[in-house]
Amino acid sequence: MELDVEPVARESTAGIIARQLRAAITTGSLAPGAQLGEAELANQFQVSRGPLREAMQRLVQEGLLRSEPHRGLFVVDLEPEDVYDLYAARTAIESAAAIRVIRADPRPVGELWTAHERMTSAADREDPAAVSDADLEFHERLVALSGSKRLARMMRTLMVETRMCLTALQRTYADVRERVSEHGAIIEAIAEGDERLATALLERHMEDAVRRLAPGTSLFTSRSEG
Amino acid sequence: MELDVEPVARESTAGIIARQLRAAITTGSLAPGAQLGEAELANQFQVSRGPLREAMQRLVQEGLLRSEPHRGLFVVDLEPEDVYDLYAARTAIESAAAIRVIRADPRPVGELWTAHERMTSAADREDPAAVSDADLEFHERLVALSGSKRLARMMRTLMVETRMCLTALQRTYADVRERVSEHGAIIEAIAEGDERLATALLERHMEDAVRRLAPGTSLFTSRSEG
DNA sequence: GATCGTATGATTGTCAACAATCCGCGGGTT
DNA sequence: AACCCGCGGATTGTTGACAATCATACGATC
Repeated sequence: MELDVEPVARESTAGIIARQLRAAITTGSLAPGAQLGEAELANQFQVSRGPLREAMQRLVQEGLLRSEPHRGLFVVDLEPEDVYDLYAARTAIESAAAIRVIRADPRPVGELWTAHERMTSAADREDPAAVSDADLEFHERLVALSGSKRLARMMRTLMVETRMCLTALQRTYADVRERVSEHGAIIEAIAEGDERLATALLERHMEDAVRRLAPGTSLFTSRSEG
Repeated sequence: MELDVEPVARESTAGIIARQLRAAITTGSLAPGAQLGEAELANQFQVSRGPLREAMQRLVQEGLLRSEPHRGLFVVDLEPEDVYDLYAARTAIESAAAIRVIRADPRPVGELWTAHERMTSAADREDPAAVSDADLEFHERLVALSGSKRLARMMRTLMVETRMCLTALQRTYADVRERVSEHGAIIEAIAEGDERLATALLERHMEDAVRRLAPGTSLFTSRSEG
């Protein structure tokens, strides 16, 4: 009697609320710098302040919320400095993921191409929002395919912050065609097992993104300049 | 009137408790798989269950605790699979950190040599515990020097897990001299600005660590074998 | 008029009691 | 003997109330 079922009731209330808070931050309905009033939010979620506070502590740990004791919890606002820190962190995670994908046997590049096609078709439809979604979906998929729990967990937080950047700066960044082709090149490098090329392309891809978001600042600027 | 002071009372109760819990897990006084009884712990910390639960949620988010709703919170137990996932994640973070250190101007390698000397002297004294401490201290310092908030936050969690591995497997791993020289080579590569070499050495260093901890398993094994 | 002090309202932090769920044990049945 | 059922204790989840702290507005003083 070997049922392949997954445990029921596997998520705590704090986990559910945390997920929704994360979503609210992603969409921008909780804007950067905004304070999270406990009473109000508790009412919206229809729970008391206890579970809500537990959920918020999770986001504090993630770095999505900033705690000012006896004052309140606030959505972090991303300084220019954070933008490239964020993309540097993504470079670290995604490069490592790419390497793991390359070294897997067989290489699961199929799903990458699938995500890529979604992005291409969104670009053809000239649907900027869908392009951005497919874009991020691709990067998330890459990390998921690495099979690493830890990389995946870190990536989830970084994705929220990335979306924060995009909505905060009101840019579903431009140059659609360029980004599509960059993704394609990355997948090809992965498919061919060229670790050096894949990581180099990823790094360039990130630098381009930073340039598009915050002109002038670059990834890997020395701290003495920044 | 420009005082360079830091805000007072900057840490919440949940943060303090979380830090102590992390320490307890690090030292092994909270062993892998152990359940965290809320009543008992609350008594030890002399707080009520509320703040304690908030602190525990932080560790859940970190992946240091596993939540089974209505049953309790448990310290994660690291499966063999987790050991190399952990070291793969560390490779990702530390390689990225090394690159950032290399690209900084000036390259802050002094602190790395300092940490390295501490490890050397501990090795000369033949003090295994001190060697392990200095070892991890070196890796933590490397990431700190990268100047990346996000890499640093991720690293903190990974360090706790690393110590869990060491104490769980009762190994302050052997081959002291080899590890010391590996660190030295890494610092030299960083000092000379050789990114390829530095990351390659770091990766080999991690693979050696995994081999020492869990013989047979290797970093970057394909999922079809594992 | 500016600054300091104070009162007041609102919000966060903490707690202890209540509700819900789980675990273990004993009794009963087949 | 094996299994099911249900009860009691223990633990977790949730709640509302209370204490402490913070922000704001108002008035007093120099």
